[in-house]
Amino acid sequence: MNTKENKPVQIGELAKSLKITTRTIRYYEEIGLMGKTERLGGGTRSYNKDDILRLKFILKLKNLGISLKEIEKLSDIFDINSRNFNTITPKLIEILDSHISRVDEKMADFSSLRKDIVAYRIRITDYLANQAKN
Amino acid sequence: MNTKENKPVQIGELAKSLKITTRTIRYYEEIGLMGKTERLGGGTRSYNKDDILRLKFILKLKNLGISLKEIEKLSDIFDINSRNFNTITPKLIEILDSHISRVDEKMADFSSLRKDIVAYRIRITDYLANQAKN
DNA sequence: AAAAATGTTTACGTAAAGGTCAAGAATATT
DNA sequence: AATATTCTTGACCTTTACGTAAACATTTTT
Repeated sequence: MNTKENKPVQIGELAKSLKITTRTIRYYEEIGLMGKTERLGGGTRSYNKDDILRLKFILKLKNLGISLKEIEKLSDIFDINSRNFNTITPKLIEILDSHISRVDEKMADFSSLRKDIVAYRIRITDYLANQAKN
Repeated sequence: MNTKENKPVQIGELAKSLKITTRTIRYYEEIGLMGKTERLGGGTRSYNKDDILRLKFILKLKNLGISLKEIEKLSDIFDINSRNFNTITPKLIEILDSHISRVDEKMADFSSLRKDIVAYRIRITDYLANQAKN
């Protein structure tokens, strides 16, 4: 049973399912982030499974505050499937490694912020407790 | 010995020490993020320890991708030191709690991204290893 | 005292990431 | 066939977070 939904979709449906606007998707294509996708008879854009995966990946990164310009670099990862696999890969691993450590840094930053906030919260509640004792 | 550097500084020095521009500092004041600071004789801005702490906190949040508008809400935390401590505090704890969970969410997101990237990296190196065996 | 550095405000410029028409073509629905 | 949706490409508008320049005041250095 091939229940896997591998059917290509059009821009409107895709946008709705990802809760973004069609403008956003066209914009990503405009700046080269999405690459040219297939077009149907009248010129309508058609998105296949891979295109959708790519878009989802972009949104995931964007959600983490990574700029579209930076995503563009990272996003080349998805062009592996195209030719030049052997020549492209070393650079790719480099990019991946650098991004792994960047993510680690960000996580450390967040962790530190969390501590700050929690500590601050404790200070306040302590203060209030002492106030209560009068 | 009062070696604690509690001496107020001017905008240029402050900017340099935090590696931002004076424009940024003035802008934060412009949008109400920094609050009015003291002015010296000729109108020159003067920043004391508290001002600097506040600015550092702002930069910390900004570095994590939180928008200035959002920071503005959170930043009210620093107005505790002013009066109305008792009335302001419940709201404050609410804000803190909500931000703690937001930070937790972000950290989870990053953690998931990290997994994705690492997994991807492994897939590539494995592929290359198999290629090598020919 | 003159020059250089630092400060002030006001105001326009800019890049990023889309939003929002407009006008027309293609497809789907009734 | 007529209407309604959904698509297309432009083109201009908007917000955020400052950059940059102008014109002037103040402070510091020489």
